[in-house]
Amino acid sequence: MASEVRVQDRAAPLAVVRRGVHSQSEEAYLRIRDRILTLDLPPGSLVHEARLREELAIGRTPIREALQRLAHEKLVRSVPHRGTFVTDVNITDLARITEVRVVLEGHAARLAAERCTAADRVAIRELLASLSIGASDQRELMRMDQAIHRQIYRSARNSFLESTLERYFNLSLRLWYLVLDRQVRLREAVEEHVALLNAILAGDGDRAEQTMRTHVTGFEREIRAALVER
Amino acid sequence: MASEVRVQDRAAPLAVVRRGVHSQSEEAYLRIRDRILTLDLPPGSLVHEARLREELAIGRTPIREALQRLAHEKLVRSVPHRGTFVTDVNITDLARITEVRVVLEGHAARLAAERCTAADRVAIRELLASLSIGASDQRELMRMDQAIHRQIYRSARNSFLESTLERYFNLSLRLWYLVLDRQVRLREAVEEHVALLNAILAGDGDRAEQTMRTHVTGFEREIRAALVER
DNA sequence: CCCGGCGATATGCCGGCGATATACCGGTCG
DNA sequence: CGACCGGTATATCGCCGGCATATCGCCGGG
Repeated sequence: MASEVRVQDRAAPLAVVRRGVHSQSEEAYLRIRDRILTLDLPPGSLVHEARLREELAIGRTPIREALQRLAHEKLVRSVPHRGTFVTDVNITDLARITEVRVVLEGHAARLAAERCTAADRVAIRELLASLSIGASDQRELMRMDQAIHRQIYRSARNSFLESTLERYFNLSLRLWYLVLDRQVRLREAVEEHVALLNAILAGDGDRAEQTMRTHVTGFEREIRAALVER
Repeated sequence: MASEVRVQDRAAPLAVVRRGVHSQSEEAYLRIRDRILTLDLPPGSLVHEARLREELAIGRTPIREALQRLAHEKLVRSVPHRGTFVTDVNITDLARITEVRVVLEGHAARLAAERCTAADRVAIRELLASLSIGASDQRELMRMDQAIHRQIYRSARNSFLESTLERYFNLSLRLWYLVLDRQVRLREAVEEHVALLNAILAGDGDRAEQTMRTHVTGFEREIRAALVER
């Protein structure tokens, strides 16, 4: 153990050493994506590349790459020589996204139930513990929901499925932010989460899948109701 | 009509002006993707950016963008300052990909059965007609299979599902190319196609989904068998 | 035999150039 | 007088090639 070099010393040219290394493209992608999801960049708005460039204090290339990535994820739409716009939202897209999510999340829940390891079980029990405390506000609830779904994606042990679901989840997340002010009923959602996680812990794939499908479908119903009343 | 400038003169620096306009990025993406799928760039091999640059006679940016896109689709893996490699294939990935495809393609088939329009029906009948002729060689069969699946994606009337399935189909396509020399049994596949399309034409969602699931599962079994015997 | 420095290579990022599509605006015709 | 039309101005994009940097492989020295 002669070459004891602490990684923190040699890396970190600047300040941020969050978890792992972030290329500027990745950083730009995450930050712009967050702005879109949280509606800081509202649907339909023009994404001003030059403005982002000075706000994020980086060059054009990383931003270009981030926008392209977002375009492939259907979060922005790039019109040649017109500009890049945040994708608009509508009931139809909500339905289309949910259509896929119901099937995919359901299958992920089933796989998670069938495959989850001891480590997964520990993480899931922790999630259940946090759930029993209850969420103070809606944003806290969103974080919980996000953590639960991500855990299930991981437990499904399928990296393809995981990354696909991650993208669809983000699309849904934006819709949730859209109706954040409306107090959508979410007590049920919490209970569904508990039932869902318990089904996974019990290794009951059928029940996990069914519960997840109900959960996602119910989510759509709530969002849709809040959307149409706007 | 004073400014009569023929478009062919100013555009078309090279030769290919296929259908529609291709940006160089798109062109690079399609060509590199094709090379990967057809194993012209074999799994695990290093993707030499400079070589591609001179072979495609374009700059670095389009190639970079194409490679990033391929990386997000898990067709290449980019290791910082090491190089970009074509993603390796293994039985596990085949299983993981199929796992998602079974569910997604099945659902797409169901949706297609429920939603297909008159225009779709015409296209599907044409596909059935081509099928009755029969495929001469295996590559012809691949093209048929591809056309059928794409038609179903379109008929499902869900652009999100369509683009997701497109990506998974390409991942599977490469696996097919991998075992192309092995004469996998495919008579069944053709019959399945016929049954599948007929179920869709009949508007029988349940049967369409079930047939598609069988089809995709059977596909995996054949590929797997050919893969392990290598 | 092991270690440390050096060259080679590929990447991430940058800023600029030419091209292009839109918007605006003044002139002209109905 | 109003509407249309052609030309110009502008903003944005696609693409380019270069620079700085990080990593690996090699080779000579200890």
